[in-house]
Parts: sequence; structure tokens; C-alpha cells
Amino acid sequence: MVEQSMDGQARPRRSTLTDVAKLAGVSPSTASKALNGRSHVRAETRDRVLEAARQLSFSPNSLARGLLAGRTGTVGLLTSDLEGRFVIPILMGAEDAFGEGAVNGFLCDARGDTIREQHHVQALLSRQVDGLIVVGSRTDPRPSLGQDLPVPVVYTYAPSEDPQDLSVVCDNVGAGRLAIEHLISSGRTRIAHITGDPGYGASQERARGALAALAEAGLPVVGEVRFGTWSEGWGRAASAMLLDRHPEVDAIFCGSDQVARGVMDTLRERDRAVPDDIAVIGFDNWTVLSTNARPPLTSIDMNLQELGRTAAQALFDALDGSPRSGVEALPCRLVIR
Amino acid sequence: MVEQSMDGQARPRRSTLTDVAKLAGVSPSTASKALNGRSHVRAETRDRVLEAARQLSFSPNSLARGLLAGRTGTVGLLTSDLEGRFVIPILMGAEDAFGEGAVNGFLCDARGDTIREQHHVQALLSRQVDGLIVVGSRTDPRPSLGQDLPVPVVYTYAPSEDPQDLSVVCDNVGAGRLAIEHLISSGRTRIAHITGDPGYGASQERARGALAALAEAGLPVVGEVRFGTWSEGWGRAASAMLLDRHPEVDAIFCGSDQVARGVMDTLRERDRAVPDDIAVIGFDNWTVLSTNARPPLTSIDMNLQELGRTAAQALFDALDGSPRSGVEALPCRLVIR
DNA sequence: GCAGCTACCGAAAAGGATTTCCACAAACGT
DNA sequence: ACGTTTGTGGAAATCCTTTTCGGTAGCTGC
Repeated sequence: MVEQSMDGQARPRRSTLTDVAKLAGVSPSTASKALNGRSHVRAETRDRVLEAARQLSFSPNSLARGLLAGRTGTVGLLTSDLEGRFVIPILMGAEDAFGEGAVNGFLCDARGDTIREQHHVQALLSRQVDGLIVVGSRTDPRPSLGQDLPVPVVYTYAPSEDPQDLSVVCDNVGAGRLAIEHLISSGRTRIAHITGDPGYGASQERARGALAALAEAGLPVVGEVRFGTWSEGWGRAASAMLLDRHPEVDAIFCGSDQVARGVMDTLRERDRAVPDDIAVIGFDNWTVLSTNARPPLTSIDMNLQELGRTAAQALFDALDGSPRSGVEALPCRLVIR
Repeated sequence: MVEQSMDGQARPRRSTLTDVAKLAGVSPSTASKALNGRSHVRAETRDRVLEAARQLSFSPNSLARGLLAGRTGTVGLLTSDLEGRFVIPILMGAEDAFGEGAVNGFLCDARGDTIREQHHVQALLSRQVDGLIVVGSRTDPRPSLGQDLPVPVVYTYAPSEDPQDLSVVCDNVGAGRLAIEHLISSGRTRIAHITGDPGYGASQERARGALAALAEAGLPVVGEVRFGTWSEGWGRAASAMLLDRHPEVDAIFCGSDQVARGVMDTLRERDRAVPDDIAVIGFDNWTVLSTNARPPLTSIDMNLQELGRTAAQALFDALDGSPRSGVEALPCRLVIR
């Protein structure tokens, strides 16, 4: 027979309410009342229970509590692609809204696979989560999980295709306006827009906002909006073409910081000064790129952490009986460097 | 009286085993046996139960199951800094090892605050997690959570200061060797090393491995090892100084991809061809930096996803009764571009 | 001295799934 | 025909906490 405690590593058994009650010489029910601040307990008895709980470093079993209460204080965090850099700040914001242990989130990454997503949803429901936060990796609408779930769901970053669901997203159109209005207010009039993959809703919406702001100011866009890929290489290539055809350009709004870095590389090689000669504005405020640029890059920040917080708060509102639906857009923010 | 179902959004009640049993006309115990493949159930009865479960889309309540079994199939994922880019791949790897819903992880971010970390640990324990995975944001050893926890703990990326704990980390010394050996094997003999913050264990260990490999090959390091910050700016500045004093250098091993990008900027400005004239090797294999470099950057990959998987597997081993202790180092990998 | 009151404490049930043990029936062997 | 085995199904206990309800002791007022 193997002696389990040979290694001296015997883990302390988790103590239960019954242990506490026994040590304090009361019944479990009285111990429960004492620990939860209920009345019908004498002050002296309460102290004895509290002391016993301290000695045993008792902490109540959330499983038992959740089983009884019908609420667990847990939510599912369902991402389609953890690798994407937009997901993390959103998760941080959500986690922030959860508070210190009052609510905890299960992290699930579906890796873009619908089947896997279904499995995760089932697993989360069987764990009796109080709700779900679905975090997309692109801003394009995604299929709904459906209306027949036993818990509320909030979609964020990527809205649900179903308007009955509640989605909390970034205002990409507004962000496009914001960038252009900033450039105009700093005296630029010959503004170009180089952005990423035209298949992304994000690039389309930002371009739409930018064009609207330009139109309102009575300004044309220099050249056409140049779609390509979300890469430095595209930024380099597109800006080279732009400078060839439109050397008069005095500002370039870029669809991402990566594109902006590429643009700045080309400008440097052609001895066009940034920002004196040509202003550059990026998108994402991805600090590893924007702060290391020469000069540091002004960029649009999507306030992703705030987005996560808002999504979590929306879920709590739904749990408190005030469900909303539709798409709610949060404004972006300009970070000037 | 407010009609709750007015909006037509009445959420389906979660069905219980009792519901299934009632529908199938058996007792809950028989239903349980049928669903769990136990014997003592006639085939025809089992089918009836399965059909009933399907109709009600029954899924067992993990809380109740966990309460009874003493195992919940949940683990705590405790990070000190979610923002850090090393944490995410590790979490992905761990999540991967969990399998489809068999185990789920609670995501907790302590934001580098010990108090907050303590709160999270308490909360996780009260949720009856089966174990903890502690993910550091730097490779430097961190304080242990202690030996008196009721569940096993695995530390990863950052090892625990206590050798009684089990830690799974990257072999940074070996990674330094790996980089140098690659450069030597491609014919380089005048090799320099520019790295980041000397206060980081990571930079010290990589430098140690690099120097050891150089010494074994009977080669000197060109200049001294140059410590600075983990930034492109430092890479640019340090490489400029290096070229001034040691123009004969034919390879530069950089402590991070950011540093390497800075180095490559300087080399480009001075018309030194990469890699024909001077080879550059980065560290982290941070694709946004390494693939967008000109030319694409060869880099060391820490295999972080594998690290996460290994950490999770180590936790499962501990749960299965084979706990280990000490620091286990996983090799890094060279990605040639 | 007795009804009625308050203050305090404990027994019991509830929540959902699993497991052990017992009961019952049918089939078998002698 | 009777004891025995085998095959099925159910009752009850268990995990831990919370809440309801009932009970006891001590006290007041008449």
C-alpha cells in the first residue's frame, strides 16, 4: 500500500461549512447565517463562527451556492480567434468589469471553427454560465448563436447578423470622419487614403466615414481610396504610386498602423518630411508600431478596453432584467503623437 | 403585473435529469445510468431515455456533477499581465490541451498586483478549480503562491522562486546558443549581439548562451554585448555605434525582433546589404515585425503555444497523481526567412 | 403562575447528478 | 417445486450551502 503522504506534500483538505460549524460548536445553518451577516445570530456566536472560519481559512463552495441560487457568477468569453490582436484588450476590459472575483470568465477560443464554437457553447451552458460574451476577430457581422439559449448573449467587436441580438461595436465610420476632420483642422487640403483589404467591413466603413467628411468640407480625395492588404509592404507600394501620380498630396490617412509604417518608410526614402511636408495618420494605435515609428505615429484608438467593459456591463444589464437589442457603436479616439 | 413573456423572448428553461426521467417514464437513477453508459439498464429503456434527453436537449449540470465528484474540470489561468504579447500564445496552447469542453479555464488577470492576485486565487479556489496555471509576463522568477494550496499549480514562462513548485519555461540560454550556432554554420565569424533591458533575465540568459557558443567555436564577440531597451530606437542607435567602431561585423544577433527592426533600418540607411553583407537574426518571431521586415527576418521562436500545452499537460499529470517539481526548460526553434 | 413575546439556534428541505444497495421478476438448475 | 442466479429498476444517500420553519429558553405583564 502506497503511503500517499510520504512526500510531505499532503495538500490541505478544503474545509466546509460543516467543519466551521463543528469547530464553533454550532449548526451549519447558524454558521451560514453568521458568515453571511444574517440576523438571528447573537454577536458572541457570530464572532465564534468568524474565528473558526478564519482558523480553517474557509471559503464557501461556489458550486453548491450556485446550484442553489441558480446563478453562478460566471460568464463565457467566446472568441473566434485569440491570436487576433483586437481580442485581448476587449477581454481585459470585460475582465475589468467583472470585478475582483465577483464574476469570473471562462476563456474559449473557437479558432474560427463553427463546430468547435458549438461545442464550447454547449460546454459553457452545462457549466451553468449566467451569460455569454462573443468576441469577433473582424468587424464584419457574424452568424447569431440563436434566440433559444437559456442565457443572454452580447456580441462585441463583430456584431451579430440578427438585429434581435445585442451587439456592441466600434464606430468605424465615425473613426474615418475623426481622422479626416483632424487633418483638415490642421490645415491639410490634399488628403489621400490608403487602407487594407477591401473585403473587410472595417476598411469599407472607415473609407466611407473619411469620404463623407471630405465631401462635407468640399474637398476631393487625392487619387482614389487605395485598398490592398493590411501590411507594411502594401503601405510602401501604395504610397510610392500615390507620390508618383499625386506629388501634391499633403496628408495620408492610413487604414492601419502597419500600412502607415510602410507609408512612412517610402516617405523617408523619398525625403518627404513627416509631418511638415506630409502628415500621416494611422489606425489601431498599436503601440509597438506607432510609438517606434519615426516620428511617433498619430493614430486612431478603437478604445477596445472600453468596448469590453461596455459589453460586460450590457450583459449585466440583461441579467438584471433590462435586455437591449440592436447594434450599439462606441466612438473611437484620436491619439496625437 | 408585468407580463414577463410579452416580448416573446421567454428563455427556455434548462431541463434537468428529472425532466428527462419523467418523460422517459423511469427514475432519475435509471436515466443517469442510461445516459452514462452504465449497465443495469435494458437496451430498450436506454433508447427511451436517450430519446427523451434529445427531445429536451438535456445537458447535465456540471455544478451538481462537480459537487459530487470533487472534480470540476476547471482550471484557473492566472496571468500577471494580459497585455504582454507572450501570454496569449501560451493561453492558446493551454486551451488547446484542455480539449473540447472537457476542461475549461477561468481567465484572470492580476495586472501585476499581488493583492489582486491573492483575491483571484481565493475566488478560483472557492470555484473549486482542479488546478492553477500561473503565466508570468517576464522570464524572471516570481514568488510562489505557496505549498499550502489544496490544488496543484504549474508556473509557466516565469518560473516560481520555490524549487518545490513545478515550472515550465523556455530555454533562453539554449536559444542564444541556437542563434549563434546558426550564424557560425552559415559562415559568419565576426558576430555582435545587441539586446534589450539588462534588468531582464531573458536578455542575460540569451547573452550567456550566445557567449558560450562563441567561446566554444573559439570566436570573440564583436564589441561587447550591448544592452539597452527592447525598442527599435535602441536597435538603431546601438547598431550605428557598432558599425562606427566595428565596421568588419558580418552578423548581428538581436535580443528581440523590435531591436532587429531598428538594426535593419540603420543597415539600410548605411547601404549595408542584409543578409549578403551582414546577417541579422531576431528573437520572438513576432510575425507582424519579422515578416514585414525587408528582407523578412530570421528569428527565434519560443514555441509559446507548445509551452502552454506542456504546462497544461503537466497540470493534468499532477492531477493524475504524478506531480513533478523543479524547472523544466523547453527548447526554442529557429525560423529561417 | 400563566399567556404571550422576543431572541436565538437547529432541523430539514432544496438544488441536480451519481452511486450504492436493495427489491423484484424471470429464468435456470436439480 | 424449490433454491439460485441473472437482469432491471428504484429508493436513498451523498456532495455543500442556503433558507424556511419550528422549537426552546428567558422574559414581561397581568
